[in-house]
Amino acid sequence: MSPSRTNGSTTDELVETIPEATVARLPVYLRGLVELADGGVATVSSVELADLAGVNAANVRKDLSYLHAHGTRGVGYEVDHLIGEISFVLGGGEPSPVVIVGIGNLGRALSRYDGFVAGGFPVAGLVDADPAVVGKRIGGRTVRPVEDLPAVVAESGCTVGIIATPASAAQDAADHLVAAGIPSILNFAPSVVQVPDQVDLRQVDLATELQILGYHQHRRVAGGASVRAVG
Amino acid sequence: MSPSRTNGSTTDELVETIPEATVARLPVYLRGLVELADGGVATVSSVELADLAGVNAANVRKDLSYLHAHGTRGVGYEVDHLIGEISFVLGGGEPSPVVIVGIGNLGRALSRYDGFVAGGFPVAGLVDADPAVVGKRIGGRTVRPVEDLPAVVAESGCTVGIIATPASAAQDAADHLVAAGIPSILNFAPSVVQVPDQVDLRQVDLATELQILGYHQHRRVAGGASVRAVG
DNA sequence: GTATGTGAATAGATTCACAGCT
DNA sequence: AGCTGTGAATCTATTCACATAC
Repeated sequence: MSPSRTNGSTTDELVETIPEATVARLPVYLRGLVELADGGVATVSSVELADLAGVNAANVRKDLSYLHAHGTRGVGYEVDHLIGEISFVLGGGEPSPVVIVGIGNLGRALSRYDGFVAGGFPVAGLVDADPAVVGKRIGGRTVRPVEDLPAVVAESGCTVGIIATPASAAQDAADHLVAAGIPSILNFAPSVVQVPDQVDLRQVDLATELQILGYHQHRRVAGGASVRAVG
Repeated sequence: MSPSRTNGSTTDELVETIPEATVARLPVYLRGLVELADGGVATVSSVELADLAGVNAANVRKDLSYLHAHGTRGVGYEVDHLIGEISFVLGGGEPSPVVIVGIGNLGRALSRYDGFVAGGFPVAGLVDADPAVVGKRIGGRTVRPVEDLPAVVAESGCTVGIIATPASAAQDAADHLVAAGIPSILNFAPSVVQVPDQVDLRQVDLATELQILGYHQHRRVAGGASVRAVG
């Protein structure tokens, strides 16, 4: 599900490795834990955390064991400590500023999305290839030309790029981000883009998500009969 | 990865079943195939399609075998035929109108997002719980109060609900959608919501995606040493 | 008694490798 | 010769079940 992975060199396995499926759940645990902490809760059991995250309790325990985040038998896990461990694993506590490429409807919405700032991903740059968009101000930031990407990255220290262009411009956007030295890219455009192995790329595809829902819905309504009628 | 699955009754297995991982790739194949068809290409090999989709060729062949979409040995698959098969599996060709709950930045952007219409998911309703937002017109549609959901669903025939509220309102939004009889929900709010078993729920979590990127980035930069320094 | 930590069992997905068809 | 279709092997993930610790 994560399209490109860093290709493991021979010495790689010395670094403690966490399964991809576990990494994908850690942010969900973190959210639940922060809520608990805000509510003044000091310890949490794997069953409670599993409930909050919507997963199996054994799964939670195994996931946390990869972090070496030990709990206390008969008691549970210390909420604050867990928050620290997970935050550290997910980026070392440092905020990672992001630059958004493509300031259309979606790009504008993303640039104002509070969840990014709260999660430690402040929007630090906006760029677009369209001269009609360049120069506009969105939420206190000026849209700059995509050619300025290296400068924007240098000034703001962005380490994450978000592609919010139409599909036809996505590969171009990715090329620009890679050329500017961005190591992590989140692609919202509905298109497969190619990046070098050392760049980490994730895809968020809204239409695809709806189509997956469509499959289940079709199955439920149509059942087996009409499916067979086609083959 | 798909949070809630319809609980399989005893007779369920008579219906031909397609692995979840395959279903998630079908929309990507479909996109590639439509591009090929637009370019006048009549047949495609598993290797070519795999390239377009960014996956392994054997994977493509196995995926297509679940659809009973047979190719011709020595030649490949017929593009038009494949498009028909995949479209049918992903919702039977019928468009599924969607209703968006929560018309903030994200909801507005989604309501204007072209990819939905193109993919067969026209936006047919907008609702919000905030009286200050209700009544506004967005792209030719009027935002209606969330209490009107049953009426909106009845009038427009919506079968998919999109939650674009803040996290704190997400469970409420889900409850409203379920009460209105919506069977498929896509949740953009950063929060785990509970729905009955028969409702299909998928989560799209922007901040989570960034945090996953953060994990890989941190690993790459920090390496093993500083990880160990904490334990 | 209660909840963790983890080996073993199970389930699911990917990839290989090659027989079989055109 | 070229490409599909698929069993077998492999890898990854989830869940169970229980010994272990508080």
